[in-house]
Amino acid sequence: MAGNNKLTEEKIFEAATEEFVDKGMDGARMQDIATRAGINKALLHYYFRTKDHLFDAVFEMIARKIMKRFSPVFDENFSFEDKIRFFFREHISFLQENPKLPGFILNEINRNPARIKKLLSSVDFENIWNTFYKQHKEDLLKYNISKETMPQLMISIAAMSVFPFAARGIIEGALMKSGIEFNDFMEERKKFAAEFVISAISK
Amino acid sequence: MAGNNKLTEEKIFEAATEEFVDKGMDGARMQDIATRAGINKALLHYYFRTKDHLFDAVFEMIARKIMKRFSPVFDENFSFEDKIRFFFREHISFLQENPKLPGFILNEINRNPARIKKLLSSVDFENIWNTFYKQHKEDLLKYNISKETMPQLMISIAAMSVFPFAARGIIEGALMKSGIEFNDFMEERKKFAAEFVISAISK
DNA sequence: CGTAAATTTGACCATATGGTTAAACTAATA
DNA sequence: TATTAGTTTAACCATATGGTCAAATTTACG
Repeated sequence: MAGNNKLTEEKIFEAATEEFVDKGMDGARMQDIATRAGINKALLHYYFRTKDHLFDAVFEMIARKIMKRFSPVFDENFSFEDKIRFFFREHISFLQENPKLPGFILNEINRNPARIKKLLSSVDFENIWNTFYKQHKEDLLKYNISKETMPQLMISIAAMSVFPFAARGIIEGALMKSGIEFNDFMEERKKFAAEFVISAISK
Repeated sequence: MAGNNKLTEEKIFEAATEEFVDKGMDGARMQDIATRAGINKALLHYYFRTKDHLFDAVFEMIARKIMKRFSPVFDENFSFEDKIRFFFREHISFLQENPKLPGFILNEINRNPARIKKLLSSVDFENIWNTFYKQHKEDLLKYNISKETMPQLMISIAAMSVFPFAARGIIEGALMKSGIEFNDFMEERKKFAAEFVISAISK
């Protein structure tokens, strides 16, 4: 029973993850989640009580997954340039495996800003900057990157990997018209974006 | 009466625009639109028939507005570099006036890709590239930008201005923690992004 | 094996939602 | 001014939606 219990709960969780990522909180339907999980709709409430609770659980799992994937950027012992390359390679690879995540996360950011505010309250940006600064003092000086310009750089880096997936519906169509396949484009982007950024800061 | 007719229809359209941009198609409610417009809900159906029709009308108006604002990039007689500067200045200014648009558009791209496909069917990318190439042949050669790398560059440019607004909910909070105000940050970004891109292609 | 606990089912519930309808009201016209 | 055309209202409708509930079924345990 414990085994079966876990199975039903997991089935629900997986189906809910897919349905929420596809359609967002507003567009997802409990009946559709149940159908997707192959279970009776009442079980959603038995295991997770409400749609909100189910969504919260899914969102937190996703947030954790993302954090876990990218924390190495701040720990790895390699150069600043190689960290930029690492980030693009890893980030785009991750998004290739989860292409609908940017759309989902951005939609949720706009739909429910309070959720994000809460998420941020546990992040110590000062400490992150200090750690990063200690690791890369010389490179930061060399590239003329101050604590003030760092946010502009970080957001540009994030933008360049996330945006194509978030806007995939329009970008994919536009690329097709030029005979370019989206996945090839993103594969190529791992290198293009890294070299673009490194070139930009190497003025 | 004709004057009053126009007024009611306009009131609905404006309220619907705000409500759809705030909440998207899935999150917006006809009753809320009516409340926002200060009219009886049945009038939404009298003037626009269905929620879908109302949404279509709003979306088309927004798409037209965006196209109109940025077509000058392809017409103006100034240098390639100045076009990049012009684009960032205009684009970010536009988004500062309409900060919720990126979130709305990206959400709709993901919610209803067919709509975007239809929008794209009327765009002649080949012609746009040819026109652009004719205007900037020397600059494109100078910066080593081929027809193949152009999409990567264009998408990077779009990403760098759109993404901060689309992810405003998280970026604003993160910046606040560093004592930076979002609007100041975006004002500064007009220059930062342009010089970043020009520097990147000037390898 | 019988009993208790846990899980599942299917019918039902209360409210929300997009939409309809006919009467009332207002504006236009002869 | 009476009639017609257009607009607005408020009640209503049909279905969707998230959730409830009690009976049935399955699992666990002594």
